[in-house]
Amino acid sequence: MVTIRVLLADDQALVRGALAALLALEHDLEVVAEVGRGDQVVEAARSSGAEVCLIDVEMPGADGIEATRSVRSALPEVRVLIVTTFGRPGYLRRALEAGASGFVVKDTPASELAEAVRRVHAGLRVVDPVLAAESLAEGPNPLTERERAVLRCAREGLRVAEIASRVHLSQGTVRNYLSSAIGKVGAATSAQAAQVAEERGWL
Amino acid sequence: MVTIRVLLADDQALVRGALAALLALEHDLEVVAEVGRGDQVVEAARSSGAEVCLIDVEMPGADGIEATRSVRSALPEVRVLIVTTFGRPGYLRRALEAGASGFVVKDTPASELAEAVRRVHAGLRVVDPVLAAESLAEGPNPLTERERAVLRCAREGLRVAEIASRVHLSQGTVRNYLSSAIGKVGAATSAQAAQVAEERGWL
DNA sequence: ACCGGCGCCTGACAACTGTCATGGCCGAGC
DNA sequence: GCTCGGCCATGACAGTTGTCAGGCGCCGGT
Repeated sequence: MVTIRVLLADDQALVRGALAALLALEHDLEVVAEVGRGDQVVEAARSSGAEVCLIDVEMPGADGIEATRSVRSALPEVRVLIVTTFGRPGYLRRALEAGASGFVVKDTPASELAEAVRRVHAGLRVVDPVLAAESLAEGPNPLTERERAVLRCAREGLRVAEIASRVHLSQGTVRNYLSSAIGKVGAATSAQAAQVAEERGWL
Repeated sequence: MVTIRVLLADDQALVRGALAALLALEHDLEVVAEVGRGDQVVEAARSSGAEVCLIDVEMPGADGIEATRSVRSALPEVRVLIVTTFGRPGYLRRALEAGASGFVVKDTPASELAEAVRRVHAGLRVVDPVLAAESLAEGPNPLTERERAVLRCAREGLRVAEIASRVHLSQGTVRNYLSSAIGKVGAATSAQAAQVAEERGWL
């Protein structure tokens, strides 16, 4: 019997180990590598000969989306299955654009994970149907690059003056971008706009 | 050989299942119950006869701290081991006050989890040493109940007027509490104060 | 060459926020 | 009883935000 070679990327060692234990219960899966940083995925995938990479979105080094892009460009025959805590529609969209074959949220039943890995390995797509619907309903990210930049700053609680100096724009311009972002996400303040944008995966 | 009966509480099914698989590798541990909500812990612990409860802090229904308190008061002989994603010093403090016997963050190595369960079962305390040091260095939560209430609202991006109506205070009073909270955490805006307080586990 | 759109900026205004000083009310401790 | 400390409130002030109406320069298309 041919086993599927799996790489695990998650920054939480406990979760990583636990997922490894879970997958090890399946006779046709073999965890051949584990990493805790996004920027170690490609190298580990290459040296271990992984066929499927299970990647968490939230990771230090490079986030799961970037890691996916790197894997797909360096090792096109390797499939990527994103596993994430947050079912943010924007993440799904970006993950698929980056070349992921599947997207699973962490509150799907454990029993389905192995099956998802098999499907992805077989060249199929695996996407959480609820999330797919939300993603469609919500439409694409309406924010421009600049709006996202100022919102990322606003999320940290920075004030306009600080944002302006960080992104090298005038205060007035920053306020204009914030204002238009507030309008687009339907918020009342920039802090709230940053929150909404974040939870939609638009940041 | 006597096995230790373990209950698992985590809202993410995948993580829960994975932890179960991990613990099942140990001959002396047996996962006798799994729940996904904080308010189901006591009942499940009682009916399954669990001896150690492994509880995540972030959960719907009742958070891990509340769940711990409930377990300790309903079933005093049951030990609680908190497992959490976020190593927030304030969480540690509150968990111990609520009666937890141990506190482990999710990026500890998987191999240590089983050992932590055994220690807790034996009546020992298990505490992440790094976190314990941080907790001591930071001191106790300096915020009053009211300050925490307004900060919890501010964290959602609400404006003073909205916070005032939600907590049934005048706008001026809300601003006073926000101002004093801003001073205590060393922030510049209420949004930032809310963030800092949250990441310290003070909210 | 002209036009429209876009990115960046300005200036002005009303609204909101953060700070401070102050005062009334109440329960705890001497 | 008196004072002290919390809690809640008010009013006033300077500073910051959110909004709007523009202006300038730079492309890409016609």
